[in-house]
Amino acid sequence: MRARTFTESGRRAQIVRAAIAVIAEAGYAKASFSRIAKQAGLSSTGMISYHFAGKDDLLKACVTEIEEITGAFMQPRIDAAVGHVAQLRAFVEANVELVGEHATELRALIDLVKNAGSRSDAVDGRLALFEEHFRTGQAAGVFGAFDARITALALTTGLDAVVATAAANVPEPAELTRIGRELADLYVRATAPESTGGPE
Amino acid sequence: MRARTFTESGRRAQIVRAAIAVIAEAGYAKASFSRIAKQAGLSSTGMISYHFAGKDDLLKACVTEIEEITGAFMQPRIDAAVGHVAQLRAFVEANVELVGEHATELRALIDLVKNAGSRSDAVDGRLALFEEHFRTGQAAGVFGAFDARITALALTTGLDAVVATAAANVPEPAELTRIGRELADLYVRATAPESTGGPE
Amino acid sequence: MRARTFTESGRRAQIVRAAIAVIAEAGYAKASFSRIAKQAGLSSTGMISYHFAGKDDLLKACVTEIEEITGAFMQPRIDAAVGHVAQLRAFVEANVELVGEHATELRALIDLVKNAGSRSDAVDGRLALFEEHFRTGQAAGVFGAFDARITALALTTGLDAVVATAAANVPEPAELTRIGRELADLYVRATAPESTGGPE
Amino acid sequence: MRARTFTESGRRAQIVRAAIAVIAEAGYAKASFSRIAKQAGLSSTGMISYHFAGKDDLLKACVTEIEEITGAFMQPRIDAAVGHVAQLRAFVEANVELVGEHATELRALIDLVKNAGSRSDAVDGRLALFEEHFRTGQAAGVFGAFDARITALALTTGLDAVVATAAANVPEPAELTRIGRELADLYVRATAPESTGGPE
DNA sequence: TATGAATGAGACTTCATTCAT
DNA sequence: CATGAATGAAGTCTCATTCAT
Repeated sequence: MRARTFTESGRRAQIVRAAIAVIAEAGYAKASFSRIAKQAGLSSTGMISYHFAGKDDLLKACVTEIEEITGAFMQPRIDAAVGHVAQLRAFVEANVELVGEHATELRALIDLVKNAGSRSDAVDGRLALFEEHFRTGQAAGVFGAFDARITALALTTGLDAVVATAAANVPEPAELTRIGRELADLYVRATAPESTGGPE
Repeated sequence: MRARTFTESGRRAQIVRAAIAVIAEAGYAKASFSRIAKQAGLSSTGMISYHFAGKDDLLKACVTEIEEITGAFMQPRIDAAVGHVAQLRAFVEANVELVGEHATELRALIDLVKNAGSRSDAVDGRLALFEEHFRTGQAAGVFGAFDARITALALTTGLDAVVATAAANVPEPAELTRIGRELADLYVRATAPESTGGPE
Repeated sequence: MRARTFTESGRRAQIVRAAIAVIAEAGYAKASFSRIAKQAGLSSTGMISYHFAGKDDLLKACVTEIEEITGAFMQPRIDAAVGHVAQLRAFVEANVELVGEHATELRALIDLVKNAGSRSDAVDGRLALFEEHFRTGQAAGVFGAFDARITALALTTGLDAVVATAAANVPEPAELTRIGRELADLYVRATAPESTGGPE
Repeated sequence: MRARTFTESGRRAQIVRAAIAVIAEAGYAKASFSRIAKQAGLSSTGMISYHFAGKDDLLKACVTEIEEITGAFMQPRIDAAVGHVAQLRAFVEANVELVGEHATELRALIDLVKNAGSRSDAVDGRLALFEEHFRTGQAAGVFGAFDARITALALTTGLDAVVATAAANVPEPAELTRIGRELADLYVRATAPESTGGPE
C-alpha cells in the first residue's frame, strides 16, 4: 500500500503520486501532462487540468505531498536530539536515512526544487532554519564564529547533493547509515568552535 | 571584444555566446533556438542547426566554452598554491572570486549542469579531482580520515550553491572576497585532521 | 427576488438568468457552461446538461426569457400609441427607455442575436413586423414610398446599435429619454411621405 | 486572379485570404487555425503561428487587407461626389455596390467587426467620420438639427446590416443598385433639414 | 554560408457532454 | 435532482529540425 497523507485523497492524490513518479524517473523537464496522465492511468490530460488549476498547482501539490512524507519521517528524529550539535547531526542523518524509504520522492523533490524558479518556500524555509539554528548555537557557544548564512547555504545544498546521489542508486541500509554518519561528522567538524585543536 | 577561446571561431562561437547569455538571463528551460537566434542576431534558427548537430551539441559547446573561460581564470591561482590545503583554499576562493568577472557564464554553467541529466563530464571531472585531491592529502596526513567521495560531493555542490547565489546578485568585490574566505575556512575546517594538525 | 416569467421555474430559470448575466458581462464567446454554472452557484456543469438539451437549447431559452421581459415592458407602450407613425415612435422610444431597466438583458440579447448564425426567429419576427407595419402604413398614406424591407432592416439594426451602445454604458434617465426621442425623430423623418406632410 | 494589395505577399497573404474565406463561410466563431490552415492548403497550424504573432495578429491583418480592398473601391467614388449630401449618398451606394465584387470580404469584415471586442479602430474611425461629416454639414446648413452621434451610429450600423444581408445572398447587379439608391434616399431623407429643403 | 519556409510533434488548456452514484 | 468525475476533441502556441534556394 502506498503512503497517503491526509491532505490528498482520491484521484487528486493519484495524480500527485503519478507526477512524483514521472519526475523522479524522467526528470522535471520531461514531466509533461501526457506522461503524468499515462502514469496515472488517465485517458487524457484534461483530467489533470480538471483537478489542478495548472501545472504550477500540480507541482506545488507534489512538493507539499513530499514534504509531508519527509517531515513525518525526519521531524521526530530531529526533535529527539538534544542540543544544537546533536540536532544538526540528527537532521543530516535522518535526511540520508530517508533515502532508504522514499528514494523516489526525494529524487523528485530535489528535481522540483532545482527547477523551482522562484516558488521555493520550502528551500528558503530550510535555509532560514539552518541559519537561525547556527546563530543560536553560536550564541550558546557550541558553534564557531563562521558566517551563518553562507554556511547554511553550503551545507544544505551539499546535503541535497549527497541525498540525490544516494537516491539515484540506493545503497544498502548499512552503507546509507555510514554515509549519513560521515556527512554529519563532516558538518559537525565544519561548524565546531575553534578552541584548541586548530591546526595550520 | 569578447574573449574567444581557440576551440570556437566565427559564427559558431557567436552562437555559443548567445546561448550562454540566454541561459543566464532566461534560464535553461526558456533557452530555445528561437531565443538564441534572436540574441545572436540571426534571422533564423536554421543556422544553429547548421552549425550544431543538435541541441545537446550546442549545450555541450556552451559548457566547454565556459569551462575554458573559468579554467583560464582559476587554474593559475590553483597552481600558485602550494600544498593540499592551500590548493583547496585557492580553488574555493578563485571560484567565488570568478563571480566578479564572469557572473553570466557562471549562472549559465550552473543552470546547464543542473539540467544535465547524465552527460556531465565536467562535474564528474571536478568531483573526481576533489576526491583524488582528498585522498592524496589524506595519505600525506594533511586531511582527516573522512570519506573522500562523500566529502568531495558535498563540498563541490555546496560551493556551486554559494557561487550561484552570489552570481544571481553580484555583491561588491570586497564582499565577494570575504565570502570566498569564509567558505574556504569552512572547508578547511571540515577537512582538517582530528587532533594534532599536521601541516604541510 | 428577480422577476420570473411564467415559462420558466426553479433551477431551469436560475440557469437561464445566470447565463444571461454571464453573456452580458463576459460576452457570448466566453459564456461557457463552466462560467454559467459558477454564476448560478452550481458546483457542476452537469446540471445544465440535465436541464437543457444542449447549448443551443439554453441559448434559445435565454432569448425567450429576455423577449418576455422586454415584451412585457414594450408591448403596452406600443399598444397605447395610435396610428402607424406614433407606434413606430413608441417602439423606438420604448426600446431605448428599456435600457434603464434591463440593460443586462439587452446587452445579452444583442450579443445572442449577433452570434445567432441562422436560428434568429426573434429578429426575423421583428423585421417582418416592421416591414408589415411599413407596408400598411404606406397603404394608409402615412409613410413614404420607400422599400419596406430594406428600410425595416436598416432601421431595426440601427436601433439595436443605439440600444447596445446605451446599454454598455447606461446614461442618466433624462439622457436616455432624449436619445429615444432623437432616434424616433430620425426614423419618423426617414419614413415620412415626400411632400405634403400626411397627418394621422 | 485574386486581388492582392501591396501590403501582403506570399504565404502571409495566402493565409490572410484563407482566413477571410473561412470567416465568410463558417463564421468568426468557427474560424480556427485548423480550418484556416486546411483552407490555405497548409499541413499544420504551426505555419500560421510562424507567420503571425497570434490569432489577434491574423485577424487584424484580415481587417487591414479587407479595408484596403474596400477603400480602393469606395474612396474614388466618395471623392468624386461634391457636397455633404452627395458624399453621404456616394458612401452608401458605393458600399452596397461593393457587395457585387467583394461579397466574401464584406461578410468576413462585418463578422470580424461584430466580434472585435475592443480593437475596432476601423469602425470607430468610420463612426467618427460620419459624425464629423454630419456636424460640418449641419454647420453648412445642408443637414438638419439632429444629434450627430446618435444618427451616425444608427445609420452606419443600419448600412452594415443591409450590406451583410445582401452579401449573404448576392442579388443581381441591377437590384444591388436599386438597394443602394433606396438606402441612400432613406438616409438623405433622415438627415435633411426640417422645412424648406435646401439642396446643395 | 545563410535564409526563410515548412513540418510534425507535443505542450497546456478549455470545452460540451455523459454517467455512476 | 444533484454531484463530481471522466472523456475526447479541439483550441492556440512553441519547439527542434529539415530543406530548397
